[in-house]
Amino acid sequence: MDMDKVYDPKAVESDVYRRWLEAGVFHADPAARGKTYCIVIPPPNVTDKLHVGHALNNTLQDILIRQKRMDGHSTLWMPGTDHAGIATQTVVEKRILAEEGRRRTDFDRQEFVARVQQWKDEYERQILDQLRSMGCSCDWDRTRFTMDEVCAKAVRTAFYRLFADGLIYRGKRLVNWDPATQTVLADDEVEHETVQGHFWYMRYPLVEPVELAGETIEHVTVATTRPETMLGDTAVAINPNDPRAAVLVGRMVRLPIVGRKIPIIADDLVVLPDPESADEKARFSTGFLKVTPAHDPNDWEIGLRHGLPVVNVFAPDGTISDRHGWEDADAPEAQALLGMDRFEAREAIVEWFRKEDLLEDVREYTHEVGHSYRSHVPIEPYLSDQWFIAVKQQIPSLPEAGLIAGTDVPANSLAGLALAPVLDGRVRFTPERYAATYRAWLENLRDWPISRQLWWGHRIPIWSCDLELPPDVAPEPVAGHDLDARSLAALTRSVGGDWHAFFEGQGAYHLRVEPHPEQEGFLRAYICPESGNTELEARLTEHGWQQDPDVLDTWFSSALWPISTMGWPEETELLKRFYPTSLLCTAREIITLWVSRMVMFGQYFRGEVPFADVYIHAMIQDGQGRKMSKSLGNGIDPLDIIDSHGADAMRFTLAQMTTETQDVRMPVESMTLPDGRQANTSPKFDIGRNFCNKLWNASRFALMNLSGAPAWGQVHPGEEITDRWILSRLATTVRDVTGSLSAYRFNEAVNALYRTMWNDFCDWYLEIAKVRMAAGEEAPKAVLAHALDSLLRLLHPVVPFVTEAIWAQLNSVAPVRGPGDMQAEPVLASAAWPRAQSEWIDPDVEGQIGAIQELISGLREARSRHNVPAADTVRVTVIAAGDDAALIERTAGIIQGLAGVSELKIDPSAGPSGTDATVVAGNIQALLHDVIDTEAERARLTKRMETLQRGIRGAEGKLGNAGFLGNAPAEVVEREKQRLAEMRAEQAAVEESLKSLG
RNA sequence: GGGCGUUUAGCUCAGUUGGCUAGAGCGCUUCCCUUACAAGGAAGAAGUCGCAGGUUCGAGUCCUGCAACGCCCACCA
Repeated sequence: MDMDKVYDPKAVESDVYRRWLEAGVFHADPAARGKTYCIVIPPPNVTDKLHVGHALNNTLQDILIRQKRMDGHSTLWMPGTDHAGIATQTVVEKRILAEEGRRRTDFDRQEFVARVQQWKDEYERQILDQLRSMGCSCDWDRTRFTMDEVCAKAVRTAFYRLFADGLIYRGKRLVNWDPATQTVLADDEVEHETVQGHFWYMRYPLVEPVELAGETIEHVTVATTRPETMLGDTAVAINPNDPRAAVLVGRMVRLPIVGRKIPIIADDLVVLPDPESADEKARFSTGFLKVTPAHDPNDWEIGLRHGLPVVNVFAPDGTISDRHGWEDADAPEAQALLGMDRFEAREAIVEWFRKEDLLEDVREYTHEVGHSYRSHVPIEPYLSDQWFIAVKQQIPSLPEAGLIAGTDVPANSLAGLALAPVLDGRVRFTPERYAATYRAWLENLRDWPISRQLWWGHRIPIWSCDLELPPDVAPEPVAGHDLDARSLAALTRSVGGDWHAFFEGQGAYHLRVEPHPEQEGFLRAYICPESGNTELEARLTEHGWQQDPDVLDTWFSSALWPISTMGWPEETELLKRFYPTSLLCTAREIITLWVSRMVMFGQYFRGEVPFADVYIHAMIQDGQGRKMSKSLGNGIDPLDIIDSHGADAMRFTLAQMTTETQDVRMPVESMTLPDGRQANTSPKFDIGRNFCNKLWNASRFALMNLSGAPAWGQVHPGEEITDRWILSRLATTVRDVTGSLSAYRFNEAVNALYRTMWNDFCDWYLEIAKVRMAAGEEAPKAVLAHALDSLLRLLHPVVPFVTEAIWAQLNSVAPVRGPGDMQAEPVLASAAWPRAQSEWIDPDVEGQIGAIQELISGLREARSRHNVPAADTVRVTVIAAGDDAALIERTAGIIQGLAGVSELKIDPSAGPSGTDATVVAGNIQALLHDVIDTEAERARLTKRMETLQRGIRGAEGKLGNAGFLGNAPAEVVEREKQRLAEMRAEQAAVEESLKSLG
């Protein structure tokens, strides 16, 4: 045996990991028989290295994978990384700007993408190394990246199918526009932040004054939080139930600054003013709403209902512009605003109204404003052409199935495909409450905008071409074609010949021809080839077709992750064997963004849910409950913890913290690393480190006593009571840990392991073994070897490195050990998970040893209280008869050894004398003779007496209560009776002791 | 505005269908470098379980209300 006194993770981790790789234990073989267990990793973003949240996420996955692997499953843990479109492009742009002073637009597209690729290569390598350092048992041979060739093919195929099914469309919509990164964001990518803002009350003059209730009205007053959008106003709306509506609707208002004449219209969306209302909007409302269809989602709806013109006054970067749909910006006041940033323009416009005496009021207003989750600037609702996925549209290739009960979601829509499995239990969330989040989101889902104005990502596989309408062909249907005769003629012209022949032999494609969104007299054709075909693409380009410049939303490829990593659309062995996967383990922030979309796509493309279970783990916060972040400097780098404490220590602590709450706190402190660097850590990791060290040393001790002679032989609970006890405890632990893990109760499993290893095995069994051996007994080798063997197996999923290292030592000392005479497996990672030996579980023995433990603790406590020096021994008389006496007799040596007792007498009729301390442990009482400190003893006994009297009164009250006797379960009543009896007996003993003290 | 979570010892947290004389680790106090481990051992102190009501023989646990903190969702009049 060769083990240092202190466990040194650095000395074993890399070596152990290499042994696992050499043994190939992580590699999944689709041909292997038996049950399967599969987890697909939530691919970390290549934006940055992993933080402690990733460490938690991957630790939990590894624990489950390792346990199932040992439990005889054919396991696959699929690793990989995510290109994280907008996030990665943003960090790379930032870095290039900081380091080289160049912007993205200073590069051509290819050149820029190459730079992002470099970043990706660097961080992908780091991330995968980090996962290995943590001990993750991924199948590295199958490592994927969301933009690698395999995934790209899946993306192309998926897009093609959605497009062919008519689920992808081009639409003009108000989208969430991020003016800083200049791209559209999905609803989920918008973060709502509370902003201290204002309501500005602005007067819009009527073109002609109006008589209203005997007064002459010259203007209407609108209230807005966004004065700058007034440049795009195309109406003022009033609620039809407003008493002023009858007179005002149909009148015209002259829009200040611009001079545009706009109508007053009636729409019930407008909130009626009411200063007393509980509704904040009613209190702030003037009853008049400025309508800006281009810059507000509500107004867009109103605009659609009333056929209002749409005037967009912003450039994509959020500055005021007359080049994106604003045609009447001729007034000098309007011209002066051009080029201003939106917030600058806000100030300028408010100032203008103030000067013109049109600003009626300004009031403070706190409200939620959407911000970009990337750039953190306020989102601009912005009108643009984007690609969308229709999520509530019925899918033509699926049978009509009606609406999902209680929703407006068609069962055969994408949203329906995602929603149904959670309702019917095919997908189960742990903790269950997250199913509600998931459901609510899908039930209110709007179409998914999937185009992003970025360069880093999967480019949208659509080529388009503007086609001039042929003057002499009517749009008549053509037999056997989706397209009409006019579209066909236009297409034929665009490719300079028969378009049919043009595509001949080019594989599947889908073509769509629509009226041109902007130009009269033109059509626009979109074509989506099934998969990459550079020849076809080149020919299209030759004929003036252009590939869409945008890329797909990152979540599009993420949604395919469970199938793309397994080689879909090919019908691979991997897919057949491991899909659907067993579990998805992730944080709650991406339940909607990611989990729901994987279910959606898994169902749609594969006809099956991607996973049966979804486990949502807690988010780690710092000691003050704040998110860990770079800007706060409160983040913890897993590699630093591995450096200072070891990977196992980190894993142990993280798993022990994992309860079903939504947040866990981790106090952050500074530490100095071995190499002198300062880094963040948490005192929590000491728990894990201490645990590993304890295990290491307990193993050292066991191995010392095992070496030199064979340990083999059938292990079975023999005569020796403490051997039987530890075997019973171990069997119980096997059962409990297996159960806890299968219910994802990580902290319960880890705590059970902790108690068994530290308290049962170290504090009691090993200490008892020392006493037994000191008394000349031979080391209980078979039991010792078996106990260590079981502990290592049980602990391996949580602390794989240290257990594997000890396993090798155990194998060299005791290669054959029970149960059975089997040669132990060479690698623990692929050894068998222990079976719970339920016949070894022995409540009687556990109760007896429990009583002995209680007695020993009592004796120690009395010694300590009476300041008996540690080296001194004491004389003890145990007052016990019958079974108790027999038990004491059997374990006398142990009691003497562990409590420092030189003489142990058993006398059922002994009573305390003035120099005795009394110890009570359940039914058993003991006297510690010749203790001097009578005052301390009297104080303690008096205090104890009070506690007992309170307890007895309580128990008597319960037992004297007919309701309790009548309603409580018999066993509870019985337990109460027993307790009362014990307390009374102790009370008598204490009384007698007090008397003897005089 | 809607929803969810949390509130238990100085700190971080357990406490699964109500039966609790409320637990653990850290920290604190005392003693011990006992030949596995001082990253250790033995022992101890420490809690009207956020507040107010209710249900029940019995409430940390269930119900109602309130408060504080945090998170998620929601189209910025």
